[in-house]
Amino acid sequence: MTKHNKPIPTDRELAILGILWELGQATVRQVNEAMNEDSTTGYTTTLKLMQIMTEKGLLLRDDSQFKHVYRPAISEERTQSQLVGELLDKAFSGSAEKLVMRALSAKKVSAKELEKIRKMLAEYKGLES
Amino acid sequence: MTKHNKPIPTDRELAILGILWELGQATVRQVNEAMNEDSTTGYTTTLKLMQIMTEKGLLLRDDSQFKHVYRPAISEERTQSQLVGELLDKAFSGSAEKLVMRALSAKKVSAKELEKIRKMLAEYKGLES
DNA sequence: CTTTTTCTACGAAAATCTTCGTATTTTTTC
DNA sequence: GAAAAAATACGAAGATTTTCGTAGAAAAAG
Repeated sequence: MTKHNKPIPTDRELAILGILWELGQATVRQVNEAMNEDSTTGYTTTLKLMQIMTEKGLLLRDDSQFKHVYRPAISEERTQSQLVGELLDKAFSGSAEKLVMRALSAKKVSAKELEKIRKMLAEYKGLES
Repeated sequence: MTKHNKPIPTDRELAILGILWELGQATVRQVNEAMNEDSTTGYTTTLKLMQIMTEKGLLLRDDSQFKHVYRPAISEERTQSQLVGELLDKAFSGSAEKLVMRALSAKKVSAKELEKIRKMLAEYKGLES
């Protein structure tokens, strides 16, 4: 057994994962450049993080070439669910209803998006309880 | 001017705030005992955290008595909105719709709660798109 | 080839968050 | 009152996360 259960990513790790979910796969250079559109992160900083993430099992690395190519080892969906679940516990006593309310007020949700949410909810089948 | 833009609380700070939001106000002892229903935290650890939180402007302290009495300086609602907003940015590219979806799947939402959410959404007025 | 650039490996500093030990003061108990 | 118990103040250790500098290997440029 190597290292087992994949931890929830930290903030910086999440930033990297976001880029990789979008690109599918990328080199450190590509990730670093995408990161630097917002803030400024040193190349070796990004490299180190991605190495650590690979060790943790958050990324997969193809090192058959000199420039290693990385891709996500965890899905965006699952990660989002984990993060929401965590937030639900930490700050909402598990109440999804409150969280939904806050989500709408935290961000100014457009009427159009609101309609999509309503539709999605209408179709959503509650888990057979 | 002292310091005062109130930062988003850290995880442990959030645990303390949760207790204080519930109790309204409390001494360090009371908070520490409430914390220890779940995990185990040393008394001075809780004390120190609450002192720091007071400095940060997250708590208010009445120290007119020997046993200081603390209460929240920030509202649960506002904090929840901040946290959701943060998560929206970090992991959902700002899409409230996706977050709502994940909130439903992360937690097994009962049919009853689902109904409440639908109702709440039906009444919610979105902004002009 | 030789030089320069690009990349990975690695260790460790820096920053943040969490925990706790010790000293001191105040209150309570006997 | 004196001893014991309970509270605050403070500094610093631990743990985790983030950042970066340096060294050496591989590739690209000249």
